[in-house]
Amino acid sequence: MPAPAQEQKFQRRKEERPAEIMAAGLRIFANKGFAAARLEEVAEAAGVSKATIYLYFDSKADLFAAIVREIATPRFDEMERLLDTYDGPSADLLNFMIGKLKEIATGTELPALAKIILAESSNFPEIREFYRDHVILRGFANLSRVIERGIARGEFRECNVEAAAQEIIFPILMNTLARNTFGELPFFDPDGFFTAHAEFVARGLAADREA
Amino acid sequence: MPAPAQEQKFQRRKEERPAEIMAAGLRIFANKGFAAARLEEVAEAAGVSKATIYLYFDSKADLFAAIVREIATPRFDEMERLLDTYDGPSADLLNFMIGKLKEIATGTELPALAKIILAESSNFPEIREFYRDHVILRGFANLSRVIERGIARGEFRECNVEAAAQEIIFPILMNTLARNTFGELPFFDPDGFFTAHAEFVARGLAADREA
DNA sequence: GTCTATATAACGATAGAC
DNA sequence: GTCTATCGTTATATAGAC
Repeated sequence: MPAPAQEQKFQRRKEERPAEIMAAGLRIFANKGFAAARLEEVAEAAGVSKATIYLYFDSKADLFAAIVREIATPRFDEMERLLDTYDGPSADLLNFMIGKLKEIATGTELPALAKIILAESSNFPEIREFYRDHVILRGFANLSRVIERGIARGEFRECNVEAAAQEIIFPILMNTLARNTFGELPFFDPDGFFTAHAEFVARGLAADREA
Repeated sequence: MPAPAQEQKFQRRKEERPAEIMAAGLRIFANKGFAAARLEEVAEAAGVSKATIYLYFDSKADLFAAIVREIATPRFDEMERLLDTYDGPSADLLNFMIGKLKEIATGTELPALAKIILAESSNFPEIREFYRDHVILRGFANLSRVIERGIARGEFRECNVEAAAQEIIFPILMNTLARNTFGELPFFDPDGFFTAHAEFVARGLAADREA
């Protein structure tokens, strides 16, 4: 007699697979880092076989890159859309950017992936290069645009634009990494920090008042 | 007859050993990270046996902690000596501190060790706790003292002191880590950056001029 | 029946154990 | 220093959709 109501061995779900694999990969990478994450485990968490991963991604590094892109791209797109259309005060634009960066820092796993880049990219140059081109450079390009816009409009002082961009993003990133590493020490309290950071940046960039 | 001018199989050099082992350990840790560094290799680089390491250090983590302490302690001592005695403008004191931090960031391996803490301390809580207590908290305590001093003297504005301390140190640390990770991208040029950073911090902290 | 998404199983490099 | 287990990767078999 035939096996009653047998389970299917697998289902074909071409559309959903990549997203499911990326979601599983994100969890595993964020928890274990790049080298220690096993594709077997990713496959299991995604409910597919290891080989299926290779149908959609060329390699482990390619999967990692796809995950980074998935998180970063829509946020940058949104930023750039605003940068292209906004025409109010640069200080407001900057505050919007900082809010967006806060959201990325506290609401996505991108900082965990950044940590992986810091920690392991010497062993895996491919992921470092991808991250540099698609996150670092693109992020800094956007910040630089805001700063240059403010300078051009006389709202911000003349300054080293590259350095100023670092002043905006580095405290946010490092505060996030610190909390991620040392736990929620009162010292690193994010709410107070982000408010103070916005104020600090605004003062650091403000044009001198004419006497 | 006595063996003529025999070479000694080993030499007792109780005084020098710890420093030599720490120097070797620093190189290996900085290159490979904590988990991947093998004490066998440290021993070889220091010209001693693995057992000798255990004569002077309780464990791998203890060796790591000793190295961190060796680098950090004299710098903090010097900072604190100045903080105890200086009585000029707080802006100058802050510039001195930033110069000192730049020196630590660019002239020591402490950033490489900080990277290890970020990357691996979830697997090795002992080294995280040591680093937190002897580097993070002590460093922030000193920065906070400078900021509070400036506020008390009316040179700096009232602000979130913890956040301000992060504004001072995080860009320095992160710029260093970024150069360490991505190589010497022109974007992260340290000379321009440190100059701009000092200016940025000074403006961010400056008391409002009374109208 | 054909096409292809998916699983199973094998391969080769490499790191870790003894 | 050798052996072995593990894991990224690839080749082949099979099952599901149309």
